Amino acid sequence: MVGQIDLDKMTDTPAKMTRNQKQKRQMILDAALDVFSLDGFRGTSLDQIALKAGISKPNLLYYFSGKEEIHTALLEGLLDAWLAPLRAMDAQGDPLTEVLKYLDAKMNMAMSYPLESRLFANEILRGAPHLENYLKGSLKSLVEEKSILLQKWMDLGQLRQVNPKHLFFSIWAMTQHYADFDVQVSAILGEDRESNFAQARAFQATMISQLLAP
Amino acid sequence: MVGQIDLDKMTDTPAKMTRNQKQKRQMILDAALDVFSLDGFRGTSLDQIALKAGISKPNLLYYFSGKEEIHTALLEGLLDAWLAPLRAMDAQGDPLTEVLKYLDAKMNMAMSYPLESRLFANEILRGAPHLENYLKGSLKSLVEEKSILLQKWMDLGQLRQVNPKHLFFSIWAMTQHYADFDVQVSAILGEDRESNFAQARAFQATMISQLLAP
DNA sequence: GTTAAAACTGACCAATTGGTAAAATTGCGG
DNA sequence: CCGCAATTTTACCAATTGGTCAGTTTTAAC
Repeated sequence: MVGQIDLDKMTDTPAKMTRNQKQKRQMILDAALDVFSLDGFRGTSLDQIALKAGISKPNLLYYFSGKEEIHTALLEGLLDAWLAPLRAMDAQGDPLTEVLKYLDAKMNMAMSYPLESRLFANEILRGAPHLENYLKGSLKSLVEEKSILLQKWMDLGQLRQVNPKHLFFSIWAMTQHYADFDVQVSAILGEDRESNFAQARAFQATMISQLLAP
Repeated sequence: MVGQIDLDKMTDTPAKMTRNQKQKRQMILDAALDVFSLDGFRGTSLDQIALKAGISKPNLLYYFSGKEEIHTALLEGLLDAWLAPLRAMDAQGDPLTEVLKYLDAKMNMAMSYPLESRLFANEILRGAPHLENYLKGSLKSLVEEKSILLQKWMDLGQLRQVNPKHLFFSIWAMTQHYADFDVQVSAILGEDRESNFAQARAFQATMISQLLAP
């Protein structure tokens, strides 16, 4: 996964973690992602995670202090990756192209990291207690920064005037829908995921282009 | 709530339910909605629901046979309402107007029924075991029917050619985002929900109009 | 007023849950 | 090989969970 968890940052002890510890922790996190992305924080038990990871529950608790730490480790491991595509939006680039590149990057993520997307969605649905700082901190300030950029482009007549923040919400909503609501999309379109994503990309690119071309 | 649960359909006994029973069941369902919409099926306990409803757990179980019945009753109570706006799309109407009316109706629902939207989202995230028939049944066939209608309008040159199903997904995604991800939207825009929705409506109407006007 | 039905409750049950502690096992360095 | 550290496991704990049951209270019907 992009934004592979930097495990060094997550240990409380001054000791450096061994390679085995890193691997074991990652293995636990992978198992945890499977479960948290389905049933959310409260609906996930440590036994479920341990079973999926193929280790005992106390063994799992040897590497993580508890359920909270596992969950927040997962979330923290993805936040930078989530913000990276928006950060990459380049003030020197062609405006429409930059927005379409962002859209494309978000679709790449939805396609490649559906579980992470659902983990995030589950956390938002429960009111985001573990994401409070992120939402009001780095996400908010980055959205503000890029909204100003978009507004500048619009003021220069390089993009049609729209509300930049709502543009971002619509991009997030549309792209993550294919990850989060995959069972709905598949039920309606069938299970050829590649084809579904390809169609979605084409549709969305048209939509954004029609909206923003001046 | 639109689509107020028809309680008569949900009793196993041949006996007609009294007015008090109807009220009590509704009260339980209201409490349950609060909890299920936050923590999903597995993350919700009967004790939580009972506490919120202000009754004992066995009393709650006097009216419903168990957790499953409460959850499915809630979901079933909203499915018709969820489909109604799409059903209302009128083949005799002006195409763009009909699509915009649908968009408007979906935003009305997102604004008025955020908990129901989150209940639905939670169920989808866990793979929708309680929505399987709905997704592959009435939803799928209605989407098929209305996609054919949209395609006909497009073939007549009354709307721009786009993929109708992906248009529906984008409308669902964008509108429900304001309900499902409300904590994110509020963190970024502030907590004036009416204003946020008003801006969103304007933005989306522009987006859909730009996309579909031939 | 009496009786039966409906509604409600406290106590209880087996299983599950997040976790702890001690014992056992494995790995590593000298 | 030995001693110690790291890792894993078994056993256990108090609390929670979805539910059951019997007793009590309230309501409805006559």
